Amino acid sequence: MSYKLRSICDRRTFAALKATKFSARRGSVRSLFACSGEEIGPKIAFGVSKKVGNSVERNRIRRRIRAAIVSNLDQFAPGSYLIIPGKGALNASFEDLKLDVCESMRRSSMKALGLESTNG
RNA sequence: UGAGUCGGCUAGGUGGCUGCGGUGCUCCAUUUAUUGGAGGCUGAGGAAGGUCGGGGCUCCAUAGGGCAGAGUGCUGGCUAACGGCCAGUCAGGGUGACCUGCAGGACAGUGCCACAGAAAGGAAACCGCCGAUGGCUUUUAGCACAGGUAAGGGUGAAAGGGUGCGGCAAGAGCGCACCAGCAUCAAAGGUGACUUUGAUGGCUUGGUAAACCCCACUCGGAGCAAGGCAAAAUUUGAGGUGGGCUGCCCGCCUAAUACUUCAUGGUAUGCCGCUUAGAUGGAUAGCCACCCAAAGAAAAUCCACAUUUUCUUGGACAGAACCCCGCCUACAGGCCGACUCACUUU
RNA sequence: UCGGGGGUGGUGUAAUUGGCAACACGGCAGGUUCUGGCCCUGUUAUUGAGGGUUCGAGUCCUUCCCCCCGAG
Repeated sequence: MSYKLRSICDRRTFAALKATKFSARRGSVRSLFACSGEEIGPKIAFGVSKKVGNSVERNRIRRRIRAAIVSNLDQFAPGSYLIIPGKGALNASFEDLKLDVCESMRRSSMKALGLESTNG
């Protein structure tokens, strides 16, 4: 493993994620992407609403998604990701959840990178 | 055997692979005081929850006393403190084990008691009863006028003790007996709330204080986003470098522009507060296998119950956030102990 | 971490000091009409949930659930 997965702890990055247009959805998982060009690898944050469940269920969803991301970390482009799971993420099987998370993250980052390449 | 009551305990376990937080521990590397890696150690609950009560801790306020406001409210003890706990008293519920109770004061005062009912509080005559006494008439009687009357009817959640005998025109604690209840006094038991017994008294003025209130006791306010330390940018102030008066120094003037030092203040941000779990976008996990609980289906023994085998599903409530003591609320299943009632057998 | 307000038919609001849960717009059914509208009649509620005080709770007390607002 070349480097560790980091979480976002910067207010400015969250503001950028709030304003971003690069979002994608697959299954019950939605992900947002923002990129300032300074990131070495992917950084993540979670937005788990209280409507999803109580604190035990919310924690469980977050842990499973984190495990899914860690298991194939090399796929993702460097940048900041905000992952917003829905209610289905709790009872989905681990393979399905992994697919949903990775696909949605990959697609949101591809949108951004594709846009940058057409511009410049 | 069945149905219950009370108290206590537990809150799945083992292994493998891949990972995470903390670390005043050890080693290595890097920079010189930080970062990274490896190892060791360690890493959620009985309620961590709700944030209802109290305390520690921190800052602010504070001569002393009172008013106002808020809270508590049977007795004794425990506690740092509490609206908590333990034991008891009383009241209510249950056949019983046992359970429940914000359980002071309604002769200090004020308010309210809808509808119904005559009357809802120091009473009252609607129906009824009587009409002794007085009155009238057709005078051993009648009228029901004055008036007497709370026994009976009816209303209501509630109608100012109950039963019986006497008494009376009819009645009435009007008189008496017993019972209930109140007040005072005395004795006995108890630390006390209170209980028991006896005597005396007048025959005895509802309910509501989770209505205002009275009485007794308690209470300064805010909360870890408390609070403290360091400290960009910006602000303000004081200098230095600069330009001019002169060739130089001192001195004076200038500051439109630029650089820079110190102080000011304490924002962004970081750290401390902070913990034998100690995060700060929040770690304590993900996946797999087996075992023990549990549920469902099928087959066999089989009237059924029950037992065995196989397969499938698959773990109650719920996640620390400064720390304690309580309360309240949520909770599948299992285990242990004490006790009660009913039935059966001996 | 604190403080304040609220929950009433399907929707929006009332209900004085505890005393018959009211109004409007809807929905449904019926009537009127050749048909529809207007109109008329009826119906549509365990006052967020549980427990208590009281003769009697939308109202008073208490424990939960949900929503909204404010302060740092």
